Amino acid sequence: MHAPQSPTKHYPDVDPRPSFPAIERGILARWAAEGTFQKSIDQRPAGENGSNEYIFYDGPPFANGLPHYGHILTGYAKDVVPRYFTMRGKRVERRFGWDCHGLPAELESERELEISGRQAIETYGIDKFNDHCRTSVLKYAGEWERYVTRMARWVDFENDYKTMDLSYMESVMWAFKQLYDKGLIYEGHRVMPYSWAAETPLSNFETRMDNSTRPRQDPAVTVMLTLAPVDGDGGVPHKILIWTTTPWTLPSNLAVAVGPDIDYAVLELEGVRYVLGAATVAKFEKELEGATQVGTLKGRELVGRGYEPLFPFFANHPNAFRVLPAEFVDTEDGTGVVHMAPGFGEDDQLICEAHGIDIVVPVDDSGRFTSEVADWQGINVLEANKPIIKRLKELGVLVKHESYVHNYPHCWRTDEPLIYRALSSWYVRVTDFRDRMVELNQEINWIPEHVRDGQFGKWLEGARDWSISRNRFWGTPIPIWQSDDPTYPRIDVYGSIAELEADFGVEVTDLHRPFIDELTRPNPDDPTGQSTMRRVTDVLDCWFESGSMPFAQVHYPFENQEWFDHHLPADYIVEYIAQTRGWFYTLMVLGTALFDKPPFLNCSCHGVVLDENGQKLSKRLRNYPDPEEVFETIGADALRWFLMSSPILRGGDLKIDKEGSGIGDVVRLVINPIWNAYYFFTLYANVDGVQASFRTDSKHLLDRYILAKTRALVEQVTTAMDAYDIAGACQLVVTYLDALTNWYIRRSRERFWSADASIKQDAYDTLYSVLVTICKVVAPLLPLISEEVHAGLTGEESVHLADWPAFDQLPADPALVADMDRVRDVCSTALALREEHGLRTRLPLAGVTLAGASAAGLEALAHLVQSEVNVKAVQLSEDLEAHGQFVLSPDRRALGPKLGKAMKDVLAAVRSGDWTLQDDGSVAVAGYTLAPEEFELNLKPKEGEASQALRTNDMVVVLDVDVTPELEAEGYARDLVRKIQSARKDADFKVTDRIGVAVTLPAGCLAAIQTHEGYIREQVLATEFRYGPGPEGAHTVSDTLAGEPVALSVWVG
RNA sequence: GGGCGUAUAGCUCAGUCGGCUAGAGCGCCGCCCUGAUAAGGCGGAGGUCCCAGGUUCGAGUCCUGGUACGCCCA
Repeated sequence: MHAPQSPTKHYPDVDPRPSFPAIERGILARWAAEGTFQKSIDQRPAGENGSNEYIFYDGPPFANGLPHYGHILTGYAKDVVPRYFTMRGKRVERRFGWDCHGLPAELESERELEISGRQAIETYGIDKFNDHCRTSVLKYAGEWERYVTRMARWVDFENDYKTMDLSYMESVMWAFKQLYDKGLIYEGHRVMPYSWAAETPLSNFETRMDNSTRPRQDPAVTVMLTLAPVDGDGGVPHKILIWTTTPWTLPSNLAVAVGPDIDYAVLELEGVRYVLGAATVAKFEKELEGATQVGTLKGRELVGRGYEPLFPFFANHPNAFRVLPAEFVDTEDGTGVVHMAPGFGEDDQLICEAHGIDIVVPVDDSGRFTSEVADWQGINVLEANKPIIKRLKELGVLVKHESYVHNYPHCWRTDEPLIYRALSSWYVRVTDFRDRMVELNQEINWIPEHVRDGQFGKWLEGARDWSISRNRFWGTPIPIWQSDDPTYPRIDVYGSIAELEADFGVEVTDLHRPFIDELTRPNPDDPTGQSTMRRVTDVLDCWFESGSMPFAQVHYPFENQEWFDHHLPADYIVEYIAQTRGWFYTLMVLGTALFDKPPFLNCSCHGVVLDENGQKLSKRLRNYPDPEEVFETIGADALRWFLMSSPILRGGDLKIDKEGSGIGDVVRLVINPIWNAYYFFTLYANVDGVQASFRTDSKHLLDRYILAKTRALVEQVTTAMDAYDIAGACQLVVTYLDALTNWYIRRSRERFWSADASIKQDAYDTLYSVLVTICKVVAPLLPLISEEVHAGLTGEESVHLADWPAFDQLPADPALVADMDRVRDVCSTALALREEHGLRTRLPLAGVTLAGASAAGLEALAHLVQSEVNVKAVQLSEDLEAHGQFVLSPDRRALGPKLGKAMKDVLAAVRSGDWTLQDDGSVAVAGYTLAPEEFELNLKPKEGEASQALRTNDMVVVLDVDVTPELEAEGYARDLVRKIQSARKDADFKVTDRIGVAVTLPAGCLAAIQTHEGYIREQVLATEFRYGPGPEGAHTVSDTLAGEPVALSVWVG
């Protein structure tokens, strides 16, 4: 190294141990000030009809709380992919979206307003209630923006979309009308958990709240029905036994169901035959005492038989009172024959519907029998159980009456037991275009792939009609107006504000309830003028709204028609795997029904973030590190890399520990190596006043190696990112960084302080070019750190405004890369031999021999082995047999199919060494001849030498372990150099300081050190070298050399 | 109960079309190296590839049946 001649610095002074969070905040501030995000979009043209756009849809989150790791994970993926495609030259617009409507918002408002239930809301006032929802729903929006911005996710918050916007809701209305006009909307009934006490249906979510499902004691009754006589009954009356824990549903019984493959016993007692599940007979030992079994029937043999209605209320109901087949029937509880009341059970409804039996619901909103069941009219159904059982007894049909304790859902508000009850609901006729969805799904690239035909594909195949109405307040109202007099029926469906204004003659500025409910008009089809058109009171399922996001976010078709034409489908969406039932599905339903297109082309489904024990993250348990704390202590890029490099984006789960140690490891293993390479470059470039330029034509072997290796990296990362394999891209970068820092830079170090300006410039230019390229490659994965390094190197505004590196600007040289990686393998092996023979690396050895067929090809790289292994000479030898013996290794993949069972004999002979190489290059073994392409000859090291084969088995490394006195002396010299360098560092000298050295040596080493004094002085930059004690004030340390004590002093000379 | 997924070193995970002695990173221990790197190199300990059958010359890999866990649905 030469002394710097008043150098000009071209690069910033880089802190070797910086605070990455502080760097990140600096970059974020600069982005905000310079509008870098917007520039990254603006500088990419959309192309003709959007041909150069990459379409990203942001799934709207519901902001009723702070973002958790799931959102953060999704957010990172939503940033990495658009950044990558932006660098690839695409225009990638990103708008943030908010899911505003729905039950979570209503429940939150109920809590805040301290009101509970539908009636309470109506009393409070729907207008005031919805006003509250409107303001509370975006309460956390600011926090969301803070998190999202801090994690370096680029997304447009100013131009966001909200599902409660007037324009958004109008587009949703339009979509509904489209479906209606296509005949895809109908009114039906749906059995739902229903709280009669709160007079409201509950969502599944609500039935699972807290401890609302808990044990309850109910009556369980077994009742017999009289089967209609058929031929083969022998004139004997047949009774079939059914069992239920809800006797109040028996008046609504319309059918019974049996399992087609279940065995049913026929028992006879006193001239009557009883039919029940064969496996359940024992339960009725007492009731059927004395009966004898006279036959067995399969369920399918009972199917189709009629029976007498138990009660007269619905005796003339069409298609009712028959035995139906149902797969879900079992013999666990009851009799193996299931009572069906389709108004009060979902299974019952499905089975009956399939057999043309309409439902009956003789129970009003408050859970009391209606006039249809006159005997108990006005009585709460649960209270009616007792009198009904009494009646069954009187009718002589009650076989058994027990009590039964089971887990039963309760209303979380009123604590009363729920009932299941059919309610009117509006449906999308998904079954009509289900097959088309299945077809379109095949055009979608799912990550991971199995989702396409697995979780999502199966769900599509089994799709049922979608119940889209909710008997609630805060949502997009269903735009259907009905006549309030069935005598003059009429239905109007509206698809725009203009249509509403035309018919109702008012200006519409809000589509929410209750304003829209006030729009009424006389029924035009009613000549009497008495009836009125009124809106059905339901609102839409909020999933209908989020599924409308592709068009509703731009108020299509009222605006942006041309834009929308080329913004469907999306190129990319990403959410967690459960959205196969949620957003992915509703996008698919609406995309298919409205546009006959798949709504997205690539879809990442990620897994779930868990704590270190595999438990769900829980706010209450606080079993995870606070994200904002991670941002500020470790860094947002580290967290990004931690999440993006894990298998979680391939659908797996990810455990995150409370201390965030996995995140800290990222800094150590990924960010530090990049940073240190940057630090190394700027440190010496500044010392030397060197300015590097982007050049990839250095002829130096190490330069060519790292340039070719970088090209391979760019190619491989491009392939991985194009396949949305983000974790794979991360892995490629890590492997590459090892070669960069621990081989290229380490082995190139001396060139950076070479006296030869052109050697030096080549090294600087190459390292610079490689680092600039790396910044671009990792820009999507470490957007903040890469920005800092890129800015320090190039002074350019942003790495995110740069193009993705073109690999053809880097030289390709796969042979060199392979040879170099082989040399690294040789060094590892040689160092292992040193270890094995107790020869420290600083002790030079006479030589190493590399014997192998391809040895000659390593000639140009031999000097690297020489310095890395610290030997005087490297011999390359093709004389394999001097150093090793051949081992036959047959190509099993090729020979297996050819030899079949004989493989075993051949392999046995190979193992015992029982084979011969023939003159024509083939091998004779166990009576077979192997052609040259059917085997390889590998090398095994010879006994008695310090030798070892490479892992590839085609080269043997032989180390000369003979230590001469000369070598030993040189070893001591190097030991001393090391100790002086250590002392320099301890004394905090600058790397360029010239120093004085004084040593007090053991007698045995003195001659050795004197011989090599020149070398030592050169290595440690010593202008003065004394034997004996150092001057006053020098930094002095005691150590040992050759096992003897040694004192050494250093001072700045 | 059904569907989908997962199961490989103490931990986190690779393992392609069935083919050679099952790998990597982290952690631990020892040695080495250090003119950027809280780094690096080498070695060691650590494996019933969840279990049982089957197909095959050959199975971590394919098939069948289980078990455990996760997610979704009932």
